[in-house]
Amino acid sequence: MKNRLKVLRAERDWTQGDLANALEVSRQTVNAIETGKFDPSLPLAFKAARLFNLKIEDIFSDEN
Amino acid sequence: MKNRLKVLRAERDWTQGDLANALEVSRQTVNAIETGKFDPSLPLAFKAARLFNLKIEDIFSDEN
DNA sequence: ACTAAATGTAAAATATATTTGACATTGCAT
DNA sequence: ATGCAATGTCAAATATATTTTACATTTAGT
Repeated sequence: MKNRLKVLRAERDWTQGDLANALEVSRQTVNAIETGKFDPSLPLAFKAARLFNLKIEDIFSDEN
Repeated sequence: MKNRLKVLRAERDWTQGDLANALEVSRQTVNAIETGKFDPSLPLAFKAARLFNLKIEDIFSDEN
């Protein structure tokens, strides 16, 4: 699962901690998702989409 | 998390087992998701969206 | 009413996501 | 070169999703 979180953060000048805060998850969770260690849950993906005013598919993409 | 799986199945005259097959998960997983027992993983949501040619948000919706 | 298929449900086992706390590394400003 | 913030990472604990097996209930056809 690829994702554009790092870019979306950069556009807003947010740290991983800032994003974690906005998503109400731990900084490690944001880091692990950004670095591809695991996929976010669907609720978390929804939360991110709402936060950035984007569709889930515009943030995350299934390879394959 | 609400979802339209039951309707999408009905439109195609698919059983829960048929859908489970198409999604490569167990019938119980489909049942549990349809009846709101838990949320699908993000990869599974992607798979369903691909299967029905819909956006994830057109199948699943976060209440709140 | 009988039968078979579809659906709902439950418990135990496994897999995956998330948290917390902690520490190492990188990058940048001074 | 030092110091500090941001990032990467790890291990243990907890939460949640998924599988398997099994059985009960509902639905539809005959």
